[in-house]
Formats: sequence, C-alpha cells, structure tokens
Amino acid sequence: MSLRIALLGLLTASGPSSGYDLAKKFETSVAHVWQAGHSQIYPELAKMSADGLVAVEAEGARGRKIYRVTPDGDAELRRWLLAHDPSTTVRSETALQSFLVPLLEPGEALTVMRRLKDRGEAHLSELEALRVRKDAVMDPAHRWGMFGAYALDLGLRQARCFVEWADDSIADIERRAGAGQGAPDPT
Amino acid sequence: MSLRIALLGLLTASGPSSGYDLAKKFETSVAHVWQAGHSQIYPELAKMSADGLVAVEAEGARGRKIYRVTPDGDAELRRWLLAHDPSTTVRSETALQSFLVPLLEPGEALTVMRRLKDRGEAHLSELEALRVRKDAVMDPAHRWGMFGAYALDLGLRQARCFVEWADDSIADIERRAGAGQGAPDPT
DNA sequence: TGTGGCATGTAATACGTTACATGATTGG
DNA sequence: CCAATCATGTAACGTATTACATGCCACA
Repeated sequence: MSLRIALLGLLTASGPSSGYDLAKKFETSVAHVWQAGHSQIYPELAKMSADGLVAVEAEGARGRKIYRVTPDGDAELRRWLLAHDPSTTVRSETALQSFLVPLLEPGEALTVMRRLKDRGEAHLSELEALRVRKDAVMDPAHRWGMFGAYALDLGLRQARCFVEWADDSIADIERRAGAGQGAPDPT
Repeated sequence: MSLRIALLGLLTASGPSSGYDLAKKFETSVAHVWQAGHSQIYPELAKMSADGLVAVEAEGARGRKIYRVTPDGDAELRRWLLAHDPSTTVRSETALQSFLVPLLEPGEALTVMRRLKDRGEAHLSELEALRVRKDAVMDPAHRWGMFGAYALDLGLRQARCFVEWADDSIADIERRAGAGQGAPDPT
C-alpha cells in the first residue's frame, strides 16, 4: 500500500514521469523515509494503472512510459494521508544492535557503539547535504515548495539526537568499565 | 537474519525459554526495536535448531519446548553484533506521511500533523511506562543489567524529539496559512 | 562499431502478516 | 463440564531483495 502512496506523491509533486524517473527520485528524495528499487516500482505502476490510479500519458523513446496521476489516484492519496493511521511497526537493525549491546563485554560494546556513532554521523552529513541541495533547488513559487521539507527536518533532528545518544552511551559504558576495573562492584 | 539475532539475544538474556515465552518477550521488550509474531517465531526456532544455533533443552507440559543457545549460537550473535554493518533501510509510514503532507491544503495538513503529534505523544508515554517498569524490575546483580536500556534511552530521546518536531511543524503550517490568508503572496 | 548509460522488465527467493487450525490444562 | 488461556503450529497471501535478461540510443 505505502509504495503506491509514495509513487502517487512523487508523481503529484514532480508531474508526469516514467518509472525510471520515479526510481531516481526514490533514491534522491524519499529514500530517508521509504525505499524501493526499480524491480518493485515497475510492476507496481502496472498494477496501479490497472486499478485506475495512474494512466500512461505518453510512450516516449525506448519504450519509455510516462505516467500521470488520475483523479482516482489523487483521491486515494488524500484519503490515505487524511484517514490512514500509520502503522507503528519498527524494524531497525541499528536499534537492535543498540538493544543487544549490553550482552557484550565493555570493550566489545565500545567497538559496536563507536561504529553506530560513525554511521549516525555519516547519515547526518547525507541529510545535511540533501538540505543544502534542496535549499538551492527549491522554488517557493512552485505549488508544493515544502514537499519533503518537514520529513527532512525530522530526519535531521533525529539524526542529531542519535549522535548525542551515541556519545552519552559511549561515555556511560566507559564509566561503568572504569568503575568495574578501579573498584570492583561498589554496591 | 535479524530475527534470529533478536531471538538469540533474548534467549541469552532470559535463559532457556519456549517459543511462547519468546513471543511474549518480543511484545514487552524488543517491540520498539524489532517486531515478530508467533507465526514467524516458531518456524524460525525450528530452523535455528536445525542449524545448530539453539537446542531443545527439555520438553515440558503440552508440547512446550524449551530452547537454549548453543555455543554456535552465541558465536553467531557476537559475530553479528561486532561485524555486521546495520542496513540503513528505513520504512516508516509516519515519516512518509510527514513527507507528503505539503501536498495537502494547510487545513488538511494541520489535521494530519496533529494526528502525528498525538501518535508521537502516545508512543512516548508507552516508552516512559516501559522505563518505569524496567527500573522497578531491573536487577543490577544480574549479569546483563543494561540489557535493552540503551535502546530504550534512544527510543525516549527520539520520541521526545519527534513531538518537538511535530509542534514546530504545526506552528510553521499555521504561520504560512495565516500569511497566505492575511496578505496574498507577499513575494 | 562498441562501450556505457538509459530504460524496462521478469524470476527466484526471502521475509512478514493474517487467518486458520488444533489440542492441553487450569480454574470456576 | 465449560470457558479462558496456554502452547504450538500451517497456509495463503503480500511485500521486498537480488539476480538475471534484454534492447535502445548517444557518443567516441
């Protein structure tokens, strides 16, 4: 379901596009929110076309098909945004590692936590680069100037907050390890 | 893969348990990090047993099977924690809604954002309740006293940060809507 | 003319969700 | 003895990942 919605959203914001274009936009804009590769996108567009949510507007060179959103598609998108209660299921390998890290010895735990912090910092830089690019490209005259902007802001805040957490956790593990070595269990 | 790891982690921390026990623990402890129902857990335990990562220690009343982690399982868990670079794929309906929300009229956008904020606050309360319960139960004498604690801390921070973001975004949408009405497009 | 990037798709496999199905045991 | 909950599983379906496969077109 959500893949459809993401595609309808991109098509609405960018105007008529081919599957290839949409796959690109997935990589460069929605990626921090939802992921999908071309092998998922092409069949989904075909199904959406069968369901009347999108339509082939034109067929360009090398079999390129240009899709546009139909009124039904627009209604579906709005309905989902307004009425669908987003599922709360989370599945994050990063969070799972952080969950399990106390099973390791302090030294090993530090290795893992530092790697998590590095990944977090890398992720933060990516989002910051994205923001800069977006600021440069963003057209306030365009009807959907804020498209993706709130989500990007959320991503940036969470990424900063992740790095802070990693720092504090590393400090905590170091403190406990030090206490454990210096004075054995001062309970 | 990650499901195996989560199961190995829970088995390590809680000692020998049945599939049923593990399913419960999934709900009450790992849930904010990884989700799985019993229909996924039972077959996975069977496969893990075939692969030698866990072993049936005893068979109790009503066909209850008690699994424990084997040395191979322990090695697998450690290897994953130390060497596996966590995948960065995200798939969050909440974030997708926040991404697409600028496609709506300001009024509709506010409805959606306020719902997102409500969900965020609810999630925050759940995690806070979990922390209280955990603080009450946590046994510092136990070998893995911090099991799950770093992840919970991360969850709490991100949840707070989410609510802040929702507040700021709501304010931003209100501001833009007000500006749009009061003085039509002051560019 | 051939290499690289554009552009589209399918197939096999893995992972997840929902629904179905069954039987044992405990407590009222 | 009946209901609730313990406890285990399977089947059908939907979604996601990886790999395979093909052809067009521009440019060197």
